[in-house]
Amino acid sequence: MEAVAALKTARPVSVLPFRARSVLRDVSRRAPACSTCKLRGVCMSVGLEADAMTDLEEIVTPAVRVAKGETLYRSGGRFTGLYAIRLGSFKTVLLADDGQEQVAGYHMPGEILGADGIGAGLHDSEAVALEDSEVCAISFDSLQELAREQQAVQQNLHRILSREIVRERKIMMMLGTMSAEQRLAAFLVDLSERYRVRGYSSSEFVLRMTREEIGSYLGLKLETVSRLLSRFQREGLLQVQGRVVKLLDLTTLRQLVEH
Amino acid sequence: MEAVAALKTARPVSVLPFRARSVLRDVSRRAPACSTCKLRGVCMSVGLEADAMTDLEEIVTPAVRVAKGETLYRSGGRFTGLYAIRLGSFKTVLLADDGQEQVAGYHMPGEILGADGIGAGLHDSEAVALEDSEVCAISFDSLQELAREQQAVQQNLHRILSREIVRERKIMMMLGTMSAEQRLAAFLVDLSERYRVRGYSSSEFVLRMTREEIGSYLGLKLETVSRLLSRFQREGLLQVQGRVVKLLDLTTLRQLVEH
DNA sequence: CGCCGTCTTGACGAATCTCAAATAAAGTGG
DNA sequence: CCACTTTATTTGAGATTCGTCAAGACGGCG
Repeated sequence: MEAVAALKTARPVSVLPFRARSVLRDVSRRAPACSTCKLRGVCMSVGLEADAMTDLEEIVTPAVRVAKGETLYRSGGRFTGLYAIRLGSFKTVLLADDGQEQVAGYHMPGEILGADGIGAGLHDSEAVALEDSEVCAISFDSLQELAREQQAVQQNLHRILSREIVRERKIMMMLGTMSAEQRLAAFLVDLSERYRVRGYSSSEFVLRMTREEIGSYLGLKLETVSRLLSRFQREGLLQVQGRVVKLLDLTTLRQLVEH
Repeated sequence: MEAVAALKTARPVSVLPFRARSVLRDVSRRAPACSTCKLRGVCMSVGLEADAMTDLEEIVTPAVRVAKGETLYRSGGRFTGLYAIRLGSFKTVLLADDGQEQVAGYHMPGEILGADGIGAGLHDSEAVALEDSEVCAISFDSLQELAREQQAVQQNLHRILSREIVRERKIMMMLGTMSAEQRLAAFLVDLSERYRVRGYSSSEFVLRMTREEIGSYLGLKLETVSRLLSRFQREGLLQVQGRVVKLLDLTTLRQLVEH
């Protein structure tokens, strides 16, 4: 199954840098500025003064389209900059030497992808669009330059990197200490909360990942995920219809997580 | 057991900020500069020109002592800066709302602690010395200021934050996809490698953590860790004598990790 | 020397995985 | 738009891994 998924998006390695660059060059039809972006409360531009905002806009390639299934960057590919999700959603996937895969995260508008590449200059994960999406690309060299001039930009960058560290720690905690039931509950509660913050329904949403991808993220097999969803439904905690989920008892789900 | 460990280091919450600050103020008996530090190849000072090095030295409080069992910072405590380990070792521990603990990492000289606090201004983990140790404290406000002036410092900071992200992803991968056997092998190989890089023996070293702490880090129970160590010994992969470990067959251990 | 925390080992049980088969949903070419 | 193929999901039965409980050994420290 993993193998098949890999085939679908596989390209010769030598072509990767080209592809990456071609995405960045993709001409933006519209020029939506950060200052008018709905996501400026969540994104890199939080709390910037007008002049810093203008500077930021200058180094951002706005609204690059990424089709469902397309890869924004690949494991081992050269790091050039960060990507702010403008629309849609992505998964980030880790690849072990032996080909083993693990979903490291599921990402929504306003979130920043690609920070894993800063340290080594190479990405150590890949980001795949789970639906037709749009990102803003931010050249990292330019961003570092701007961060030296604009303190607010510097702070936002540090905040973003630090929050990624904290986010991953929560996942570590989940994988290290929780039962399958708790992990799935935590996953659903987390999604619910993140949809709520973004102004979407916190009780009804579409899972963009397969059961297998959810399982990979939670350190479980797809059968376990499926069984648990069925059980949660039987217990009246939620309703599932394929990928459409309706959370009926968020309180109990939250309690499950707290053990 | 967790409860007992907690008691040993417990202090009233109100005292925490004071304690944290008192550690920072601890007068340094010697004034060992970054430029002469043996760790300058691993630490914040990597690749700095002479002038940047001098600037960095000015904002670092060098060689603060932390006794075994002491806490460098606590979960929920105010974030003031980063700490570079100069000597000794630390564990970082995550605390869930329900009191559940999980060891997030085991840290050696040259590594930087505390980055989890940048985003929220509060630490979300605690760092405890596993033996008598020394750290250099770096005020984050000053560091940000310096990063705006010295590009090399800025890059080092970003590199450190990004590497922490990558480090945690490896742990996620371990917890999400590996068997108990693989996790322990990976743990030992990782330690071995990190000792090697620092000029210590890569085949013989002392575990500073209890079996329970190792288990917590690996998402396993202490009995499982103990059993696996015994089995590895029986199979001739290593020798264990309490906390002293001698790796006899690093090749096979590495193969175990690769599945 | 004796205590306490740590570690080892065994027996048993529960949670989760594996394998397998049936069903449902999604994608594809005519 | 339909028939067909592929992929995703559900569910069951049995196997396996790891956790739980319990008892005893070890080892450092007062």
